[in-house]
Amino acid sequence: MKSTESEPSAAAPASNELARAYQPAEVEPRWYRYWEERGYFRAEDQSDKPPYSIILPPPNVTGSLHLGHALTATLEDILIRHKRMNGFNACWLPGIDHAGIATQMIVERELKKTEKKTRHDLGREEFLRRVWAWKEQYGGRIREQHRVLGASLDWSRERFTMDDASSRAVREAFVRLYEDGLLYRAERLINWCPQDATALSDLEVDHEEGVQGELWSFAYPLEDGSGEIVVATTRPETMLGDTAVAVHPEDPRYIGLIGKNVRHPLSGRAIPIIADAILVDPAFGTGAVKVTPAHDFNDFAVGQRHGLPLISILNKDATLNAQGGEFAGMDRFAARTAVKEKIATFGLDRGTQPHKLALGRCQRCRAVVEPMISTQWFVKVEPMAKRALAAVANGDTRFYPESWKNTFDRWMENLHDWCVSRQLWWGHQIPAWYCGAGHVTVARAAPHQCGTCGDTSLTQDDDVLDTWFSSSLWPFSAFGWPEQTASLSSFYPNTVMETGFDILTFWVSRMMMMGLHFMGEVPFRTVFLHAMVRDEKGEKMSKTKGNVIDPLDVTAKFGADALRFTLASMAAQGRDIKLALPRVEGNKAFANKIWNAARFALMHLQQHPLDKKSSATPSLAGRWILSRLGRAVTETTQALDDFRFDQAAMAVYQFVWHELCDWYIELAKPALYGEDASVRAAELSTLLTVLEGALRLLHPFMPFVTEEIWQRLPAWTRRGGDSIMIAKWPSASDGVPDDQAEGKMALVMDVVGAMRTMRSECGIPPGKILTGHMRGPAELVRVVSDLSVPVALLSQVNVTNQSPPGGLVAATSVAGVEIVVQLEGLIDVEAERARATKELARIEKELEQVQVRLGSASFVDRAPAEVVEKTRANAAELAEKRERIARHVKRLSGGHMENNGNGNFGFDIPPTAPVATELTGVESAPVVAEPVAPVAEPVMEEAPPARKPAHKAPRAAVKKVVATKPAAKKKVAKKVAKKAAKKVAKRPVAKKSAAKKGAKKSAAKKSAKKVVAKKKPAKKVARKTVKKPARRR
RNA sequence: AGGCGGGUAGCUCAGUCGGUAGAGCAGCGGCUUUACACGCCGCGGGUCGCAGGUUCGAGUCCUGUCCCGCCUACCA
Repeated sequence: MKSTESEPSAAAPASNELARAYQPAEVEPRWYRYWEERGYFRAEDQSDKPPYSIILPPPNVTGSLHLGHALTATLEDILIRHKRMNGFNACWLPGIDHAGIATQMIVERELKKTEKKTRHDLGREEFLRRVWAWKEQYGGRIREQHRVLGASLDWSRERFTMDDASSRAVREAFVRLYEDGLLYRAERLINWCPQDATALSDLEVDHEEGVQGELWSFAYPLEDGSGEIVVATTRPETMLGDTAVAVHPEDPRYIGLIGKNVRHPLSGRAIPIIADAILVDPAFGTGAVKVTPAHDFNDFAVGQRHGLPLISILNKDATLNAQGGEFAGMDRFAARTAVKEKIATFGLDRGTQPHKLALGRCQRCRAVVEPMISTQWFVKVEPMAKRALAAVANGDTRFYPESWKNTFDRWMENLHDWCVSRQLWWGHQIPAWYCGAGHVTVARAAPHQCGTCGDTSLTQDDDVLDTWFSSSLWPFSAFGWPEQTASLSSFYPNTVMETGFDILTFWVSRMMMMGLHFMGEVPFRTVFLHAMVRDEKGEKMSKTKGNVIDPLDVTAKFGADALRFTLASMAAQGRDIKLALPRVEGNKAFANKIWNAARFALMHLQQHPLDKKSSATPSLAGRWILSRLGRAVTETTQALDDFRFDQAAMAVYQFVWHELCDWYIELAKPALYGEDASVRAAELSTLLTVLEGALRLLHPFMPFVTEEIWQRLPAWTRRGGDSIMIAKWPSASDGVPDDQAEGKMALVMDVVGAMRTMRSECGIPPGKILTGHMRGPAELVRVVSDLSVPVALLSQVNVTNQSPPGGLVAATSVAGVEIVVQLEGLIDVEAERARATKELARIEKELEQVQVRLGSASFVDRAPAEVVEKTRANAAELAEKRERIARHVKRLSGGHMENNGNGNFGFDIPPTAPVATELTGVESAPVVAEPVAPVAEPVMEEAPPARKPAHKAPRAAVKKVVATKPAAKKKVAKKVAKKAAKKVAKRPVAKKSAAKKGAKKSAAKKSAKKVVAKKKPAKKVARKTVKKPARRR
């Protein structure tokens, strides 16, 4: 557009013409480069601006963008862009996680495939070199993918969890925890993955429910030969490690056996029969349990209680060790069968039965996890967990949605010590050294001698730390800890931690503990946990199911803006996000919508250049849309502050589409296309102003299309800014609250809506311009007639206050204004009579209900006066309505339909002198409204009764207006009527019928009627009534 | 088994303080209206899982119950 004053920006397309439809693929890549090159993503280490920090949950280096990442990136980018525009020193720190097991597995797999080697063939050093090489080559795809989404991450701060600084932080943390007595090495029963040959934390074990297995029973013969005791197990092979048989201390069947021994049929060992009330449920199985402390967590606890020996029967690859005797060397599953067969040969098999069990599987490789006795490093969590709980309890960190606090609390209250050592190569090697005597020396750097005995031949612990260990330090290590950096003091505690609820336990809880321990302060003020993204059927996306949606496919097809907006608008709290592509498509249409609104504005600007904001008072529509903008800003801002992304997105959507586009632009057209230059300039000025504000409001959600348009706006609307992403977040002052304009517009919208309904339902051809005759209090009439041209444009009905014609007319009334339209010859009298008769019946029924309520002393006495008053007003209105319709029906039935001037639907409309020519178009003089005989309508004060605008207009604002306008009272009552009618209709007495259906909607919602077109089926006819404007709450 | 979340229009979901349910999509009808057919206008569609209770009034609060999902712990 030549009229824009701005320099063509670097990122602007060569052409100034806007494509007829928005093309995200053409636009999006340009702007990301522009922003990044100009450094808009960068946060300052020190700033006068208040800090606002979020660390991106570091994606695995092996990862590529899935919808969970896309959701995370979208929500965090919305927060960050919002706060950045709002004057914060917004820091969004990207990072990548080394993902120990996952990465090592991938490289090992590749090694096997391409070179047929294992990591052991290469040796540790060479293998790690390969992993780093792999990391350099492939790890980081996700970085580019975040750019596609428009994520405004401060790439200058990007970190990797195994970079030097991170390694320093990990060593520092490890040493300090050790020194503080919060880290120890011990032999414990841990989860072991035989496939990956490493220990796992409790959290890394997935429990697969309902696996079909079998419960096998066998007999242990008593040592003294006096009998046997039958036990049941799902793991026969572990009997080789049995060191007791447990029964319930009060079980009469076994009470005499407690203290006796059984003879192990395979090993020949004597095994005690012990009593344990915790382990044994006498009602289950035989009531006797074999106890294998070295291979079962419950049994381990029993062993501790009773001082039982531990007999480990498995090697690290889950084959049986020497303790397995004749089964040594067999795989655990082969041994299972073999043991059963062997026992059977002794005649001790007591049968099997099908049994469902839960299997612990390795989160990474799905192998069945084996509880094993092993020496590992553990973090003692209890003291830290207590601090974390206290910090949450006193509000230092708050959870959104709040309910996650409970989950957090219960988790923290039941934490076991955290096994942090892993038998892997890829990761932070544990900074512990052992001397020949087995003493441990823990140090930040390789020590020269043993801290205990001075031995100089030291070897470092082979193991590495759990990946989550380094992640737990991320909120401060990513900002340079243990160095006291400026960014650390600026951005710690982080303002918000935003992540999926599934890693609350893995990550959030551990960051809380570590942050409090090392920084003395919570790691973040707020935790917002988002839901999981699922497919449209609610199924978890997985490669095996083949229902994975690749976000990049979506952005390629619909644009990143559309995907972002969809994710945000579906991110309602406490619910899974079921992503359906049609929704994304719909939001692409939304981008296109605002694009075209901009095209419209820029087209007019090109034709009539405007170099500064008009100083003229905006039109009524202009004042209205400015007021609505202000409300949209307030609503959106509040929603974002509450992490209600869905509400925020919908508030913007509603404003842009249904208010700005559907109403304001239409209402502005007469002025914009008109001949009056000053009127035109004022309207265009308003349009551009509102559009610019709307773009800023939408920007965090749809950064690309908003920037593209914004850059094309004239400099005076943008205050000369270089990018919308660093423009000021709109405030309420961007819109001018104007209750009066809103009230008047509500009336106009109602009138237009009523006319549209009438026209549509009477089947009046759209091209045919009708003349609507208004009647009502002068001020009300004037509001509409002043806008008669736009009203005509919106509804194709000219509005005059001429004398209503005689003959058959349709009439509708809204907000105290009645509009009568001549329909002689256009409709079917008989059909209208039938419809009106039904309507009359409905209203009478409705009125009856309300009167019953009012007749109840308990209601009148106990309900608030206000409610009672509303109900009374409603009753009065219903009564009035009933009279009108009754008269209308009477006339329709009476055959006095000739031009007697009274066939007008029961409205006694006195003839008034024609005071204006019929409006026929743009050049018509405004109608001067002539007050007519006052009906029982309230006189308008500030504004006419607000109501829900004919369609889709926001309710919130309307509600407010209502609350302050006495004139609204009567209308408010209608809502009560509507509800009452609904209730009536719901009663089982009234079976579904056309009449009842009609009653639900029309009697309640509609205050006036209109005539129906002929040839409509009766049932349908029954529902046709003019929309009652009184919908509001 | 315990904990948490959910069950509202055909679908996906809102619904704040208890005042008598509403968006998007889908559907139906109409529209070559000069920003947009990725559009415009109109319309239909609900026993708010079920049963009780509290209340003048319940989608909303209480009790019970049935389904679905997740988390945690699991019966060897």
